[in-house]
Amino acid sequence: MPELPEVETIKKTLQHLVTEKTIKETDVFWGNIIQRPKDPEEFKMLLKGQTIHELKRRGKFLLFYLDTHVMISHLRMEGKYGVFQSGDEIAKHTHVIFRFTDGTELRYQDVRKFGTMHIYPIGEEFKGAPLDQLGPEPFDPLFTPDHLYNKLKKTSRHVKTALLDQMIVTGLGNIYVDEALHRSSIHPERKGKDITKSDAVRLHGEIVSTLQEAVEQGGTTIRSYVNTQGQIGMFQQRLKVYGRQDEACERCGTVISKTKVGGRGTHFCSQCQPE
DNA sequence: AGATATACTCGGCCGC
DNA sequence: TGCGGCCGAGTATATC
Repeated sequence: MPELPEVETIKKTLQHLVTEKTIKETDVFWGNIIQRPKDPEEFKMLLKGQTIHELKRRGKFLLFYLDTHVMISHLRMEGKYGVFQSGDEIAKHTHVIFRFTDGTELRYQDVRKFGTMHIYPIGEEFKGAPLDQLGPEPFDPLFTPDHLYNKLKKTSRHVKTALLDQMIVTGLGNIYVDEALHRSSIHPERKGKDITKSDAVRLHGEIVSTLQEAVEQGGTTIRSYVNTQGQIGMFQQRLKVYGRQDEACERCGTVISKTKVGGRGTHFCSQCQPE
């Protein structure tokens, strides 16, 4: 499930492969992925003849800047991009193909079909869904310990649930939330309003450093996630709790627990992260 | 009315 | 082999 570090890795890899390519035609095999404009035919028309100039990332969203419009893509759980030659065999679960004038193609593959694509005119991309409600980027100066503390103290939700709320800070998903809470020694089910100022300071620092490290490592490989060059993220081996239920905590030796918090699988150390 | 909870999208995978 | 239930990101909708 691509979170901020995975999307950042995909952006860095993909931008070298598609920048300055011109879209000749777009094929959409599963229309529900196209959210704006609603009609996939209109979506295809908007892209026709446009050249990709720049890729950006906002939270977990990938943004393709074209001549006059922006295509905003969310990979959700298992979305993947790959660049192919037009004659290459089309892999299973390929739902959208952007065919370039040079004979290469950018293909979007997504087993779960959960991914989304939106198109906005450049300049309007932050005025509507899905980007208009997002909170600060973790690496933005706006994301401060005070910002985090002030948001958390207003909610009775579990701290883990609050951190997954993209309006508080954007880019965290299930993996990095569990890791950042473990590094901060905070139990995922503590209530937002019970997080002290010093907890918030520590948590803020660990969120930033966990994501920073993960970006440097090229993300985490989970199940079938592979970046567009077929490489594997290296953060996997640095995970301390995610997917390590029933193993010993590296810090204290206690067996890592797996429970559910807010309906999400949650990994933590009951010794290092007391209630 | 704002905060919180639930429904919804989907197919691979698990257990029976 | 067949089938119901589970999983999950983020938005839309329902409920408190």
